[in-house]
Amino acid sequence: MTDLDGNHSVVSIHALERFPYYLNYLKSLDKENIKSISSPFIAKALDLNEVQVRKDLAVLNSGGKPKTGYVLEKLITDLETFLGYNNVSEAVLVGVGHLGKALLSYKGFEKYGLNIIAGFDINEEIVGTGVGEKLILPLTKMKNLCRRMHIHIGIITVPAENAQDICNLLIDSEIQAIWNFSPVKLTVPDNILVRNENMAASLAILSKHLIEKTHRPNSDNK
Amino acid sequence: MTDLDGNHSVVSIHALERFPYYLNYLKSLDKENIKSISSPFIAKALDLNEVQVRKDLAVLNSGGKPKTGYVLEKLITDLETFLGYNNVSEAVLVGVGHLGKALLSYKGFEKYGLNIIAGFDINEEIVGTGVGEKLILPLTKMKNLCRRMHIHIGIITVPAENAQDICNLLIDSEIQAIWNFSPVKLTVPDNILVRNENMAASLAILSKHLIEKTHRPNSDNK
DNA sequence: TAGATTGTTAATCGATTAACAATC
DNA sequence: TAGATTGTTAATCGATTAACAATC
Repeated sequence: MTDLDGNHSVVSIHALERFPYYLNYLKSLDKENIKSISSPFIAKALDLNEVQVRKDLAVLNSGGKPKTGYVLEKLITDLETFLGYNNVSEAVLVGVGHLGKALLSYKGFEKYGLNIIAGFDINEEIVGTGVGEKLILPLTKMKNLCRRMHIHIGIITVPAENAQDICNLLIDSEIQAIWNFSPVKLTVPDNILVRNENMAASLAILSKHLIEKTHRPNSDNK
Repeated sequence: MTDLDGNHSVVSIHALERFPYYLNYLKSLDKENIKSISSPFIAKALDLNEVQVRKDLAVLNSGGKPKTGYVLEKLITDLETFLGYNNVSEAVLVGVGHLGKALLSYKGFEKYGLNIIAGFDINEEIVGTGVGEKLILPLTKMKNLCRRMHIHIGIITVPAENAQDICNLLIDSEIQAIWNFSPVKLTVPDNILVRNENMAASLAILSKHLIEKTHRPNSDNK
């Protein structure tokens, strides 16, 4: 996997993965009119180590104070800025099957700063139709559109067999980051970031848990 | 997060996450009529360390041989068995919004051994209708149905505010594993496994990458 | 002030990788 | 046999956690 920024990024991927949980939790506190919060409190709520929380939050420079903790509102703003939710990024999606359609019509991405501007597919029967408010365009138009509109994110929801080809096409379209929903290890140049949404792994982990539970019944009932 | 099986599971989550990539790659080789494969070869293709590959595959007891490597077909079968793709697990999904609808209609889960049998929602307007071939039922019927049918997996696609309540309801319905698509750290008993599909984190990571690229242009162009 | 809390340095833990003997 | 490859033990690396001085 490509490193986040080559060298001096101080935030690990693991830390970055925790940030949305912090943000979501802090927002829920904000609704209850709480003004400040301490790291042990956050740690307790999210089942983390309090030092880890402080270390994570330290990168935001939100300046916690001994005795009182962090100012909730500042922490929320800083997290949103840091995570880039304030910048809107535009993306294209390739592969308008069931999953592709789902992501195209999902409104939830907007609040995280992602705007999918169109879907692309080779299937001529669906080209020209729309999903939600998003248009489905032929794959042949992708390169031109991405370059012209300076789109930087590509979402891959094609079958495994075609994933690498589509990936290459996206890179040729000057995409800089790829969100990959296929269970394929993509080969990309160093400067392209790939984030794998490994649903197959998730299912495997769930399934494994159930198998082990069935085979060794009651072994972990307290 | 709940440990996979409490104590003597030898496979780490990280290793488990790599398995779907092995499986997918090996299947692509199988199509090309290749009969056996070595760990250095797999490592090269998936950009991993060869020792890591051997260590991962060792848990399958597929018995690689010096000089020739592993028998491809056996490796594939063993991986599928290990990952539980041969067991079909049944699941219910709660929260039939855009994302929920998408997952309900997605056919891709079947080949990973997951069968979503129905969707549940509180919105009376959509209750009674269907998505794909899946029925949408009122939340009030969930507990009874899950218990009667011995459903073991619950998928959460409700908004963050409701995620914990739904989680509690699922546990009360005797669900044993939860696939959580909300950006919420769920609180569950030790024997319940939660797998978070952290889309918010993925977006944050993509976004962060783009921001850093913009701010320090050409710093990582080779 | 006394005590809670931060931020940082050092120790620990777990996972990855290197080294190597065994073996086909 | 010679060489490629496995499987395992030891070293390294990175992330988490514990210990603690600084501070409000």
